[in-house]
Amino acid sequence: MVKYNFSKIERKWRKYWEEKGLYKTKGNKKKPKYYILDMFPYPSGDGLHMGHTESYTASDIIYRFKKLQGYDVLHRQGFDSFGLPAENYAIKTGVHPKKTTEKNIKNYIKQMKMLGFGYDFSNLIRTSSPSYYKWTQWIFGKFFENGLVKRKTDEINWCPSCQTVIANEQVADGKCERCKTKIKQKEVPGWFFKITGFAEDLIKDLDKVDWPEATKKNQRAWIGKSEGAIIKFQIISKSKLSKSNPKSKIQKNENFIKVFTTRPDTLFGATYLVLAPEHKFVASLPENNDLMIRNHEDVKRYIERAKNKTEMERLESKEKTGVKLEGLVAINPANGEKIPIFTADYVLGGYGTGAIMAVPAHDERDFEFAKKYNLPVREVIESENKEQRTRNREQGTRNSKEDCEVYVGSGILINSGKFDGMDSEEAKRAITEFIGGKMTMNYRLRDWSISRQRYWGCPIPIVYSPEGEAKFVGEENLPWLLPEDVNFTPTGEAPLAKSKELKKRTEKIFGKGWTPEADTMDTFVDSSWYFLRYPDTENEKEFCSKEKLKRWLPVDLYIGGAEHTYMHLLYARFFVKAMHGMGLLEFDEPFIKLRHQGMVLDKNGVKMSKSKGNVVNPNDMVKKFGADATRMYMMFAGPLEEDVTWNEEGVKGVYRFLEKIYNLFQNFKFPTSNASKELSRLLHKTIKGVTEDVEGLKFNTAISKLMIFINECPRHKVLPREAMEKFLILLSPFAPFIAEELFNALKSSPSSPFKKGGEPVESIFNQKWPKYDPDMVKDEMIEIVAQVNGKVRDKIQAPADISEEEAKEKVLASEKIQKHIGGKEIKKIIFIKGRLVNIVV
RNA sequence: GGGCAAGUGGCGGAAUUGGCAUACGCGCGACACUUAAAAUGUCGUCCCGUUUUCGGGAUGAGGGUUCAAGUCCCUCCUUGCCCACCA
Repeated sequence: MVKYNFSKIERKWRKYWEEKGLYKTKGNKKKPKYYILDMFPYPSGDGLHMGHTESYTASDIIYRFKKLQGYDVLHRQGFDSFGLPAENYAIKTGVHPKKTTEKNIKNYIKQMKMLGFGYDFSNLIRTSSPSYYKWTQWIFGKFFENGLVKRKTDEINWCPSCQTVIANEQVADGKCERCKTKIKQKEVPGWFFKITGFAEDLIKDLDKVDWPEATKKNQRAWIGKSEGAIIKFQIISKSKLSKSNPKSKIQKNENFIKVFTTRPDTLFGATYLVLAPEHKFVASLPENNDLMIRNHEDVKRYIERAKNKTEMERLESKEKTGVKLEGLVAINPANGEKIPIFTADYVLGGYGTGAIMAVPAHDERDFEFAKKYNLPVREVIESENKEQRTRNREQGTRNSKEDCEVYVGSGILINSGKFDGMDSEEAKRAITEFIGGKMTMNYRLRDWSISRQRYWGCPIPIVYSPEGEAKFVGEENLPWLLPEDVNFTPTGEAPLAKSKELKKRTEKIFGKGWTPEADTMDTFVDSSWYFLRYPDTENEKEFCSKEKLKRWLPVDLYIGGAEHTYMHLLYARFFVKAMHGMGLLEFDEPFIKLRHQGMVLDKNGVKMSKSKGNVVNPNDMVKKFGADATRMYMMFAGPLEEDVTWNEEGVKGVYRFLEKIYNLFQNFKFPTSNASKELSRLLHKTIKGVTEDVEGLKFNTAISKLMIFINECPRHKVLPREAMEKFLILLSPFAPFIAEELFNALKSSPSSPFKKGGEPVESIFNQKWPKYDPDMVKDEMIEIVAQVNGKVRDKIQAPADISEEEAKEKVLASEKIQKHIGGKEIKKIIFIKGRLVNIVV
């Protein structure tokens, strides 16, 4: 037993690979291309975690596999290096984010090298470097010129702790996704990308890509397309109806509220209207001379409260609240009925028109509200189901306190005038047409708010004229540098506003009175296009040359966490579609194939987290077991897309496997003779199995096949050198260090590998992935399973190509089979070629 | 509340996609080597009864389709993840 000195071996090859520039993409156009992409990390102070280790190992395996198969492979890495943690650290310590970020990046690179990831480390991109963000700004400029960017003052999510605006997608449970602080609504001017204009394509084109179905489904749900109608309700003052009001003349037709509904077929059942507290109509009431609201103070108070609703209130009581707008009524356009109007926070300001027609008989939320405020419930849809119909018959408009069910399905119309008896699907169009409304598509997706009042981000390349007009700074002024003379302490005002240098720069270029935009961009902007930069990281004239875009994009395989389903993947797709529309790209989907890795759990199956103190550090594992064993265990522990339980006891298993290989190569001599038939068969089966498994990202079973091969080796007297070389190539994507070591040892010293100490001869990664011979993976003799009534009773050795007749004959000749037939009549005999014979009695 | 994924030995997990359930690995047991231990090697290891043989049962629970179900269909239970008043 020779000691497997992994640290010595790994150190040696790490150095050698770097010196030889093994991972530089050479760009051989004669070879087919393959672009494999990792989700680049944010360089945090904690360093690479096990989740990175897993997904980067997976992509590294694919990279090496494709390279060995003769592909020209692009496999780059970079850092999403703008962002809040570095800035927050700067606020605490005064250390500039640039410094901490660079320091963290160095650590990440060290760790990536340690794990043997085959990146070209000479040109890793950083989104925070001017040579990168110059192009982020350039793309912003293109969006600006093409009308895809708008400035809007809006009620927007404001995080009081981060002192910045955040996107809808970054709010979870009413809290800031980053710092868990309760989000407030605040009126802030800011820049938006018009992603909503792409909603339809973002849904439709999901059909073109090979992504996990769940991810596609979630994206569709997030975009949230629904077909419905916009219906106008006229609003009038109750007082104006009576003659007591002397001002009353003819009702003006200007006061309308538009509602969005997916169920215009239920219009006759709309017994009240509800406006979101944010709805502009409510705010405009005091100035409205036509409409006198009697309880304005109450309404104002309610709106204030809704705005500041605490987290606790939101979670614990789902009970609906609201206030009636006293003195006003709406006219139901279908039947002319006067119905009350409410404002209530169960209606969302940001969806549809921010107003709904309430149909309590056919909507659970409306029903709940109606019950609480004792509002009428009128059934207008009858289920086609008979039992339900008799139960519902003749109930008409009821008092909502009565116990009744809400029927949300489709059916036949009742209580709906001339539409009675019509099918509800048909009635949607008919009723909409009847009242002069129109059918529309509505999306849940909001425009993407990208302005952040933070320092450590990409400056928005906009300046304002003395008149306040926004202007793109122009290509010639890019990169529009992030100023250095800035105090990071958050005050609610954007830090860049305090930079004298930025103000001076702006006036110098554009003239006196011009002012710079002080907001920086959401970091999701930086990560929405980085994969377009990878093929051409050094290009100073273009974000990527046309030629290289054509050569490399779109990405063939993207591997990363499922947590990016909504934001990153959606935004990246939007960028590509927008750039495609401007003629900058020839393709319109960035990632052809996408796969997620699962989470890494501790040995008790609990998610690793700092607060639980159960985080496993890849550095420790590499120190203890080596990079090869660490990589291999991650892949062996289970399927890539499922969670991995990190159990050190389990790592021992792959460690022992590597040690076994190492020793096997010391103790045997490897003659150039031919392999025995049996060994050849095993080798070819292994080649086939491993190739297919790697292609399907089934690394766990690929490794088990490698193990089976090695387990069999001691049974063979002769292990020919060619077979063992092929084995090492199969092993190399998983355990690159040991494979390289043993391969070189084998090459350098034909009879006794280790006599000469295994000096580097040629890298295993410049070899060819072995091919299997289809004839060699088939066995000559096979075992036919013999069943009686589906139960295995015997196994019979037979030639692989045995005919149906022969197989049946052989099985019937078996004593065991005859015993189980027991003289009964044979009804049927099933024969599955090469597999089984089943006798049915 | 909705969506998605998953339930297979003591544990991580396999199963040619409907055809021998439990590959591979961990753990455990016995033996060998050793003064001893570790390491390593060999054999064994789903459960029950007979302990070579043989028979029965088992893939969360129950039902169905089929010659044949871990795999397909229906009902239910459990766990995890994501989204949650989207009209």
